[in-house]
Amino acid sequence: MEEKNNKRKDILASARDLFGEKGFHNTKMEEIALGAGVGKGTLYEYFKNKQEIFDETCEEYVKIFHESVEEISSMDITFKEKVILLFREKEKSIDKECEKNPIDYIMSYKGIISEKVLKTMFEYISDMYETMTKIIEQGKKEGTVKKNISSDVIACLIVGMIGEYFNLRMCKKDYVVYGEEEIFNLLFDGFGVK
Amino acid sequence: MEEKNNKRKDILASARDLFGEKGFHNTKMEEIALGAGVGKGTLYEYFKNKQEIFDETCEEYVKIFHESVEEISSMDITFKEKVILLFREKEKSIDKECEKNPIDYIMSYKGIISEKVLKTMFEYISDMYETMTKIIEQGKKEGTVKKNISSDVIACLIVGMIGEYFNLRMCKKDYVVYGEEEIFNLLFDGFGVK
Amino acid sequence: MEEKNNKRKDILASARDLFGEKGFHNTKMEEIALGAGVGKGTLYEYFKNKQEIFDETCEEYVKIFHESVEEISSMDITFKEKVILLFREKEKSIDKECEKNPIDYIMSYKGIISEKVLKTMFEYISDMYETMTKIIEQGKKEGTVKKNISSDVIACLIVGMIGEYFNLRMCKKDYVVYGEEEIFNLLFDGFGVK
Amino acid sequence: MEEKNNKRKDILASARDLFGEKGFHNTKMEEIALGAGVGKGTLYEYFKNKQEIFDETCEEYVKIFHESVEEISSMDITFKEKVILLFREKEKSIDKECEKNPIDYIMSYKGIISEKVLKTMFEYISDMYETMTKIIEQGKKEGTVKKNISSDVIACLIVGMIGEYFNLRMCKKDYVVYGEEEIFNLLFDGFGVK
DNA sequence: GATGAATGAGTATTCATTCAT
DNA sequence: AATGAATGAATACTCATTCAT
Repeated sequence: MEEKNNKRKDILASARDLFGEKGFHNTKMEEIALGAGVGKGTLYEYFKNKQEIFDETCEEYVKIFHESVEEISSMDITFKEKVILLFREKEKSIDKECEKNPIDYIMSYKGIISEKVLKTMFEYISDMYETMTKIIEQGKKEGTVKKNISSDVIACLIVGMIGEYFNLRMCKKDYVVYGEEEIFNLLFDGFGVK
Repeated sequence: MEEKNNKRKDILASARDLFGEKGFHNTKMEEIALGAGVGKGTLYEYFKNKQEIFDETCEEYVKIFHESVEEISSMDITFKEKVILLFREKEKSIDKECEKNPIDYIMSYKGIISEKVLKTMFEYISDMYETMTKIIEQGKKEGTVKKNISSDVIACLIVGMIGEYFNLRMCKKDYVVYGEEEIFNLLFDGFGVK
Repeated sequence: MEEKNNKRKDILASARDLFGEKGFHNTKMEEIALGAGVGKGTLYEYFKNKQEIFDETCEEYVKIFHESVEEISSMDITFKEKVILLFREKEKSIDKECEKNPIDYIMSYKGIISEKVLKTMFEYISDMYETMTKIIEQGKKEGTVKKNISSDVIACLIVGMIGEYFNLRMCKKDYVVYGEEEIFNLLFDGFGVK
Repeated sequence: MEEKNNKRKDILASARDLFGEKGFHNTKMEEIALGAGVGKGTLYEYFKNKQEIFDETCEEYVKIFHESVEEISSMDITFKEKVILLFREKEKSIDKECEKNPIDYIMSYKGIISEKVLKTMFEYISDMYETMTKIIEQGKKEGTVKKNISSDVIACLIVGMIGEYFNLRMCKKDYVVYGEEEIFNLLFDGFGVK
């Protein structure tokens, strides 16, 4: 059973890497098997078919996202420090493979992700936003975040800004890298002149 | 010539719809032909192969994005009004089909988009950011935008916020819709307490 | 009508070249049209389909062979001189395109040449052998050819030797070229020691 | 391994039959599979593509030719007996399927046989002529073949005569069949009157 | 008569899945 | 449980033929 779980995990890890790198249709079952160090037939011992493997990597993808936010949320640090950590977490994920943010991940697999799994994924994302909301509520309690703005919208601002910042960096080669402090200040004070 | 261009356009329109809806690999040439109201062989009169059709829809995708920003940029209205228009433009595009933002569109087709086309697309995105920058410079001139923050980063903030706002709305069914005014204020003033 | 016949001939000439060079299936109707300097549709004004064009080039192919033998046969020269001319004629045909001898031409298109045309071609070849026989009869009359050997078999000897001689030359790069005189002597005297 | 080689051989046998009967382009992969008693996909387990199957049947074709000559050459019989055997061997091959002589086989597939395989085939033919030469040298040693004629040219005479004899027989229905003895005498003594 | 844009039947090839070992 | 040889459904693409101009 121990063994079995290991093989299962190896298969999922191999699949996650390959789907991330080449997409669903360009990833062959044989490659997944090869990457997992098992035979092609073995994949079907642990999963019903290719779709099932894919579905599981999808769920896992958003789950990991959610967990990393959850983890940050539960830390015993200030609101501002948490925002900075979210920023760093995103940076790390890019160095790995998960360049897409969850929603776009879903979008890019429209027609591939099964309805059932999609629902699960949306739930995870909702949960993640819930957690983001908690972080922002902490800021409000600490007195650093305005109380009269919905935490949801603030979450949007933070998540969107962070995501787009890294998007831009990917696109413009000569992009000047800004420090976390400056970005946080922008989020905090806005760009408007009083 | 007129005629010919029409068929070409019909094919591209059909392809754009189908690729958008089902992705590259799940879209069959026969379906594209059917959707365009032409025979299968006709596709190959106008395009070398499936990839070439796809490439062209990709270029067009970012081109349209770029043009809509360009158009807003050139209008004779205030900075704030332009930001609001960007917001509305995004909303319209979602009602159509272009749910993905350009970068994520690219990401989701990693391994499918040809190198050459990818370059073109990145250029369009860079151009779009350039245009965004111009809009922000206008704000600085008008005295409504802080001069000591890089226009690039402000562009990130605006684009990211707008994108993520609609992402969230897609994900959370019970999401309370906020007005443009409130969102603009958030961007303008930040969420921080002075 | 004059015009029409010219176009017909242009098409056949183009087809003959291309079929000879690339075979039936690798020759496209468009190429034939291009080579003949006419539009694709025009081919169908003069021929029912590709097969009909091919059939006609086939008939023509053996017809030309037959005619060249016929021509040599009717010349006012000795038997030996006629054999030498046959040899030279074959050499010329190789420099052109018709590297295959008629029977092998037929063999190589088994399943492509229509039954009806095949019959015609076999008739031409029979006629050609008939003519060869006449040439040999002349030799017998002249007293240079043995009378007690069937002219048919002698025809085989001459045609086969000439054909194979050029086959070998095509295959062996370092092949020493022998003169017509020596080859004729071999045919005439055999290789046996009395 | 045994098994595997059997399937490979089955496929090649099926392909050889079909290519011989219908040519390259008229033979469908499905038919080859059917003839070999395997599934369509299995063809691709043993061969890269249709061309590779074809190439191998081509090589085999000339190889068999070469081997039969080689076998006759190595027998412990007189020169004359060997020539008679060559004649009979050709007759057998016609009853089978190999109606074309090797060079014409090659010619008939111009543009289909790959360059690499063509080279191999020419080598086999060269080898075959080499072997023919050895047979003729034996005749010279035995004192039955004239020493002052190149063995190459004599080989041409023998091969050409034999080939053409059967060509003629195929073409002329009413052809009188001559005995081996008469044909050998013709080769041996020529048709000329001293 | 002449044309070539439009067509779709026909085919090589791929790859997820099965199943005998 | 594990395997990979065997399979055939599915699909991009070609090219002979048609027909409106």
